[in-house]
Amino acid sequence: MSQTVDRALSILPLLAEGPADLGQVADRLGVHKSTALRLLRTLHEHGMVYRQSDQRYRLGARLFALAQEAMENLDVREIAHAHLVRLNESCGHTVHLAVYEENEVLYIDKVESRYPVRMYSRIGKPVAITVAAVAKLLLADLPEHERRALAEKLDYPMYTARSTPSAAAFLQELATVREQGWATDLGGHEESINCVAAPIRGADGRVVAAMSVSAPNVVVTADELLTLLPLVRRTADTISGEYSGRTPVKGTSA
Amino acid sequence: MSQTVDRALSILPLLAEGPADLGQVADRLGVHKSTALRLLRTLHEHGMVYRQSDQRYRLGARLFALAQEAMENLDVREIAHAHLVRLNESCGHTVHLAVYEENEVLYIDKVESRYPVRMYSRIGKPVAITVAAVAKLLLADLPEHERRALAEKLDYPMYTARSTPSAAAFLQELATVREQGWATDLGGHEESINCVAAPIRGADGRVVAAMSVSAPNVVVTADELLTLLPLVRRTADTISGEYSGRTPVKGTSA
DNA sequence: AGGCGTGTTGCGTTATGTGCAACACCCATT
DNA sequence: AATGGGTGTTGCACATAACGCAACACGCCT
Repeated sequence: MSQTVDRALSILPLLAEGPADLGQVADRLGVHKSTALRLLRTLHEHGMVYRQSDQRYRLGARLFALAQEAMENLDVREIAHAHLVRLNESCGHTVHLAVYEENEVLYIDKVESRYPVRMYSRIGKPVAITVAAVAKLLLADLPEHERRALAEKLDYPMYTARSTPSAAAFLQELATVREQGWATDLGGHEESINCVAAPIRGADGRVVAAMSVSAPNVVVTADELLTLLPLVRRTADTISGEYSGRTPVKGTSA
Repeated sequence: MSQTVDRALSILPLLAEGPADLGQVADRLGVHKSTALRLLRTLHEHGMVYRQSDQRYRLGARLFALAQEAMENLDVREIAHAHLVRLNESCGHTVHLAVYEENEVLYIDKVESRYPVRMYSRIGKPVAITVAAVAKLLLADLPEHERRALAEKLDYPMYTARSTPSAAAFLQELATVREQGWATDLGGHEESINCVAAPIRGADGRVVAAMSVSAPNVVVTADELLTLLPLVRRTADTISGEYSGRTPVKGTSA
């Protein structure tokens, strides 16, 4: 829509791959060096881009700060956090909170396992959408057509033998999940890791977030993990209640 | 420099404060609604901005992903992490890793205290630059003129009675820190919290990051915390060694 | 010294972004 | 139902503001 902004923003993912100098940026954008320079300068002024000592450009600090601030303003997160911590204290495993946004599912909070073996995941990181338990819950609640369209568009990487293999299988799984009101991922992302998840709903019943408990086989078996399901669901319901009870909108004045 | 990009980027911090609708954005930018709309659309296409169900705009998922990716590409962080965890395991307190960038100091990694009382801080959040122990180390290593210029430009908020009160006092403190090769913050940010910190250096001796151990008075006294100094310094030195041995690129100046 | 590879600047051209005004829409209110 | 104020959206004529160029400045290597 806006060519200049479009180009400027295209620089960011490019720099996310690693530092680059002016020439490289200009080339990959397909513009003149002088143009790239002006764009980079503007990005720099806003702190989105940083110039390291060797003159190459990196993503800048403001980016972190922005992501940070945005995250803290998510009200589901704020409400849920204390409950996630409590759940972690009572079961000891890693607890995640995730939301759906624009064809992606991403973690917005995480409480680390107390066991030495930890899962790799990071707040802000997009989730393996076709297999994660939280993703299933979030997608299962999408309107029919949107869900179907998305399912067709996705890739179905076989992380393990138990990964969801196809759109058809995925839609089937989503139907089950929607009906039962909870979801699992039993070794579908990493062979030895299992998760159980439950949905958090807003006042209108729509799923606004999902939470999960994850643990590796070496700590508890899948069956043992499933015994936590009632606790997870109860926690999710508590959060739902608190979330929908509260004033849904925040202050609009500035 | 580039007006359009400048305006577009100005939208982001604005949205970081909370969701806003088209009119609000246009007003605060001082542009016509149609202009704001085009900018927002471009931001949207790049996933930097998300349109929630009530039509208001929020910061988008790509922003998190970018911040995430950028963070993971910081090689100091990658190298340091395991050591930070180990230090945390041996002393139990909160461990931070911070870098300096463009007049700001920010945390890029954190390992939580094992004690129930935890500090408030977050990865990506800018640090209280005039009092934090890690900030002192990072600023102490700046070239003379830059350090002086920055010190003059800063505010010196009195978080507590022990906060650094003025540029002069700050520069004095930085001189001490530079000489001794480590730093503390004894209740300068929050009355009851103390920190000890040590620098991480690149191959050329320049300080590239700083790490600290923090604990509240209720857990250990300042004196007890100081007994950890040798351990902290040793850890920092180990990281320095690994960092400068490894990366063949970077820091070829001087 | 020379030459190459950077990043940087000023400038004329025109594509590009702009504000306007009219339109479409939703929802409260009467 | 009809009205009216509040949104977000579109098309267009105009001139601003972004573009590429070509020349320059600087550091680095031979």
